[in-house]
Amino acid sequence: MFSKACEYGIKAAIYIATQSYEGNRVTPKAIALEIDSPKAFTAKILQALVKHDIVFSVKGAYGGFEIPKEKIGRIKLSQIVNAIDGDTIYKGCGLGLNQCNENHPCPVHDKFKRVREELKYMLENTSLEELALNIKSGLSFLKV
Amino acid sequence: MFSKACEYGIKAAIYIATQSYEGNRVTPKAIALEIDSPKAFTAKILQALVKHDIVFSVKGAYGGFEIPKEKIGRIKLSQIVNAIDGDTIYKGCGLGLNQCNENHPCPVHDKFKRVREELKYMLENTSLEELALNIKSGLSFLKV
DNA sequence: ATCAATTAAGACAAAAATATCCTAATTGAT
DNA sequence: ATCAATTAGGATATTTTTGTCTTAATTGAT
Repeated sequence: MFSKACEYGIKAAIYIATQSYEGNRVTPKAIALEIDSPKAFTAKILQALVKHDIVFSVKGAYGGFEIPKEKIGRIKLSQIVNAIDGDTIYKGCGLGLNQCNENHPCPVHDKFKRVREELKYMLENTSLEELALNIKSGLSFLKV
Repeated sequence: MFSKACEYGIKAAIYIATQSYEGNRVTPKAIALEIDSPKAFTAKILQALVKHDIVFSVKGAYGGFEIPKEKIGRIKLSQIVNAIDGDTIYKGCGLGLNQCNENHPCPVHDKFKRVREELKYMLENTSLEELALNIKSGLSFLKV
């Protein structure tokens, strides 16, 4: 469904959020450990999230990644997915046609419509906040 | 969502079905032309569909690929996707956890549930027949 | 001012997905 | 029996994704 990069990006953002609530910055090393991902690759993905103003970085000693508390509630899953995988997941044609719409639909256009809309709605209405709070309270898990 | 291989596989199966209704066998060359896909790669994917008894091949002169008319109605999209991409699309965890279920859910487990079930239902309840008939009647398109 | 810890960035490597090519085997028509 | 058309299968090539490594730049602490 999502690329590995996107999976790591989502999990990284969630972990950073949980730590930001505690006032802690985190390093790629800690993130990779916590979400069970390759460290250097994760660092690359963090750069993309920084470019898209989803996470914020502080260079130098005692630096690391963080998300200002007040922003966590306003960040939606869709923004993270968009920053890493783009919007093809809910905009592109299910069968890869360049042109696919009501007037010129691919064979599964109508069938896919509901699935895509469900996905789009879910991504646009799920906030980083709720995901992070569930992790903090042990209701969900970032690895294994 | 699907791999390129899977997209080609679905479109190829639909085209073969439309031709099988007319009693025609088709070659990879004709298929590739009709669905706008790389010929040799498409031929590879057809082999997978043959192995899974979804399409049938006849070697030699006047040979080609076909699907017995009476089978077209019983082939579901899910079988084609399964033959090529496997079942991770609606069985695997959205964030790639090895273990992800009600007792040990990933952060998006519940959110994804509906999307995955919608997708699963759609794939399992869409027959090759309806897709092929829509192509034949010009209601949907295999390329451009 | 120096040092150690850190992010940024780009080059490089490995693996997987996508795509091509060549040869062998099969088969209907002549 | 031969030929031409066709699928099967394996080797190879290309592209994309995933992953690693190295160096430069930044920065707080001392």
